[in-house]
Order: sequence, then C-alpha cells, then structure tokens
Amino acid sequence: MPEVLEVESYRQLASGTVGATVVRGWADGYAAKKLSSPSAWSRAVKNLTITDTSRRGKLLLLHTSGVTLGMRFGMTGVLLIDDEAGIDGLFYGPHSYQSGWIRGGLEFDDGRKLILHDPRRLGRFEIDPDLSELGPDALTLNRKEFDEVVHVTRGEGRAIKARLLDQSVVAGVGNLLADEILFRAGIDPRTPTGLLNVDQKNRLFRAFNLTMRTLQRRGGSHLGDHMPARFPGGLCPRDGGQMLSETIGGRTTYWCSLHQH
DNA sequence: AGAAAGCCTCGGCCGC
DNA sequence: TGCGGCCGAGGCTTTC
Repeated sequence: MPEVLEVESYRQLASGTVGATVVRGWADGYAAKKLSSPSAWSRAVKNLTITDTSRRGKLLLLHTSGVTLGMRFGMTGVLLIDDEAGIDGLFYGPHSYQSGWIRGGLEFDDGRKLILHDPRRLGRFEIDPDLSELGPDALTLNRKEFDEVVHVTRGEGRAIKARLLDQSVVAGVGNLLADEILFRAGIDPRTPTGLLNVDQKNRLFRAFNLTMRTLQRRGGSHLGDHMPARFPGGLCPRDGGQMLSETIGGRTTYWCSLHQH
C-alpha cells in the first residue's frame, strides 16, 4: 500500500522521536523476517538514541547512536506513534486499527511507542539496511537522474511501466503512482523504454515531478486523477475513452485507450 | 472468488 | 556448453 508519499509522511511523524532513547523493542516473526530472529531486533535496538530520520524510496531509516534501523511497510503497513497515524484513510481493506495487527515496534524512555501496524504482514524491520540496490529517490528526481531511468543499454528495454516500478532504477514509485504518471504523460504503459521519443521523455519527466508534487499536496498516492476509472469498464476522466487493463510489470495496470499511446 | 498501493526468489531465455 | 544478466511468473500474507 504505501508508496513514497506515504512513507515520507511516516518519516515526518517518526522525526518526532529524535532525541528519544529506546528502552524496549519487539517484533513478531514476520516483521523480523529479514533478521536472524525476532529477539535479534529486541537486542539490537535496546538503548539506542534516535538521532535523525531519512528515507530512500519506500524504505524508512531511523538513524541512531548505533546501528541504522530500517522499516518497510509492504502492502498494508502503517507507522503509528502511540495513537497517531502516519497517514489517515489510506488503508486498503479495513479503515481501522486493531491491536491484533500490531507486528512490532519501539518503546522510548519518554513513554511513547513507535508501532508497525500491518494487517497483511508484509512489512519488515531491518538493521543497517543495504541501500546499494536502490535507485535515486522518486521525490527529488532531477533531470539527470531521470535520463538514467529512461536510458536503455541494449535492445528496446522492458515496458516503461515495469521500469518505473523497478526500485533499483528509481526508488519509491509503486503501482498507483506509476499509472498516474503515465496517465498524465499520455504514454502507453506497454511502450518499451528504449522506444520513447524525445517528446515522450520530456512529457514523462514533467508528469513524473508534477504527479509527486500534486499527490503529495492532495495527501496520498490514491488521490490521482485516473483513480476513479481504476476498475474494469471504467471510462477516462480526461476524455471519456475506454480504460484498458492488463498486468504489466507484475501489477494490474489501467490506462486510457485514447490519450495514452 | 479473486485481487490487492510490495518485494523476494526462482527459473527460462538471450547474448557473448 | 557455460555463464551472467535480464525479465517475467509465482509466492508470501490477510482481508474485503
């Protein structure tokens, strides 16, 4: 569920813990799946003081007096500080919080708790996460970095939609943002990256950054212009064209048969 | 019943 | 035939 915009709002909420010291950490076997064991998390986080927060794509980073802590949110993960949600109303599924969906977290010396709330258990904790496989961050993608995103070394390259979803190419774009960017750029998501012409690349770069800014202002990845037509038989909100749907890059993709080509 | 806003692994294919 | 990289399919997990 969370894409870069949601994780950025989680980061902003988490930044309120800078200066606090962890007195206890806990995680279930799923949240700790990338670690050697759930107790490894508890042991590693004890007595760490949070010094800063940052983010690369969908990976939230808590910098501390010792190791760096990473949090991934999967499809349905939400960051909570006590009862405050990192973002509201973005749940896929039940629009509510349940104590049974808490998978782990940190307790601080000031009594506050940082919580991973995640019904579908695809969120993960990490210790000193490896950033080397992540591309430049989607929220601050400049033209030079964008040119690398659409640069193909051999052949025609894969579909542009699949490329936008590849976290090693650009970090942070998920399924909804990718569809919204291509919708705004007027580009068929199946277009091989290497076949994009200069005009299409220019439109794509503008749409990329405009989508990030606009949806951040609106409050989430799910508030894009194409969202209302994101169902079988939907009609394009821009020109009334028939929306098409297909799995591209492993994800369900919707696009307009008239203005995306 | 089937799909869902993420990501990891596996295996097939292609080109050197 | 061998190998590495690319890429798509499938699985994980639970909920609606």
